[in-house]
Amino acid sequence: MSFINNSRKKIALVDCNSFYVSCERLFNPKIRNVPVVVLSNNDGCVISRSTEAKALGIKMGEPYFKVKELVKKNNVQIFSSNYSLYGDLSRRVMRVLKGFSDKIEIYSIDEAFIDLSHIKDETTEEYGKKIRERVLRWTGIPTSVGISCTKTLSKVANHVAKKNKAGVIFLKENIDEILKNFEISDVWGVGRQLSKLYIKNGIDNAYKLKNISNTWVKKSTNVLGAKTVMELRGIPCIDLETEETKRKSCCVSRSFGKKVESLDKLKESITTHCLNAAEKIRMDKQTTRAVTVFIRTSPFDKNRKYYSNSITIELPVDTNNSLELVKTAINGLNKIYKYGYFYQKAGIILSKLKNSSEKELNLLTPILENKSKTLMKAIDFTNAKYGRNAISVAQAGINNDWKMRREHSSKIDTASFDSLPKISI
DNA sequence: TCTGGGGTCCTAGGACCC
DNA sequence: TCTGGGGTCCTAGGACCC
Repeated sequence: MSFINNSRKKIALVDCNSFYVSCERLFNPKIRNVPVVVLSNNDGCVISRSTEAKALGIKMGEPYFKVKELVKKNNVQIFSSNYSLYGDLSRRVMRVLKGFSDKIEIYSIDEAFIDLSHIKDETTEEYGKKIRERVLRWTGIPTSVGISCTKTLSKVANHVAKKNKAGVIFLKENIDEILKNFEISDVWGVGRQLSKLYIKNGIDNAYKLKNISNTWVKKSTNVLGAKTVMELRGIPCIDLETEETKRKSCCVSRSFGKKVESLDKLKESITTHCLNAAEKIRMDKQTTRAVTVFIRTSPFDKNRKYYSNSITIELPVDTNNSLELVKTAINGLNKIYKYGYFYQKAGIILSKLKNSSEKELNLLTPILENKSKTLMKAIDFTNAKYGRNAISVAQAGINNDWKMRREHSSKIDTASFDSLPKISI
């Protein structure tokens, strides 16, 4: 057993400001100082807002149709999401951050935790500023940096840094004062349900949560609830995960651009999603052992009856063969499809993923595998070269009128020279 | 008319076994 | 017809995150 001096531990959370909006702004200087909003797939909800858009009262996650008027009146710039652009810029930001420490956890597309325990207290804030400056200079993306002794507290610090002009907070002293003004629902790990529970018991800010009894929190919540409380006290319970791990499941799902009634159309979408999921796990050199198919009608439509169902089918052997997976998925779909409903969303989950090197021996494996491997490789290669779905299966359909809406796409492709900003002199 | 998508982890409860 | 106790493993569903 080792004794660690917790007070010396130092974790920074670097978080990109309004990340998707910042990405769009990078290629379009005209939208730098005006309200901008990025919409989710299908142009459904607001998922990224510039400060100007936030000031107008546009909320995170709000359905687009509800703010359409506000958007028009204030000339808010609207963008459909462009994930390949955001993913590419994310990788650039992370590459810069890796230059500051090997001990880094890429937590999401726009955030990373970095271990800064080796930096002296006196220079920590300066170091945070250096991180911000370099990321901005090298990638053009603005960030905020929160530093403290646990992940949960560095999240708190980051939250405060977002509102502070310098964009950096090292939270070491006066922690309690900040926690007293920190809303319970903003604490990392406290979602809707826990908020409700805490508020019902008079715990409405982070300071009160920090000071509740261990027995109460363990009894009323679970181990994660207890960990959050410990972390607010400055005792690290959630480790930095510096190893890149492969995913354990892979989900591809979409809402339809317009509601779908027919089994044939559902088959097309499930086939398309399944092909994409299969390609993803092949890219990661993984195989799957179980396929889940799910379909559902809109939970918001009060005039029609709601139907949601899913089925999981175990495969006899681990595979990443597209054709086999599609066949299995369609079998599943046939079992859960019900006539007479207006479907809003369909999807597929591949689970029990394994490294494709972890082979299970089976009599037929060698013969089948060689054939399928060659075919899958050919498909992946062709699609990479000539665009996604250049080769597909017939069942995926060609005129997919159920496909999602993307009416406001910036169509920026960082792999294409056409997207480079032009300078006129 | 129009409400995203993709993950992880935890727990309760059932199945099964001795 | 009566009918124990304890352990493990698995899964579905829920809660959380961005």
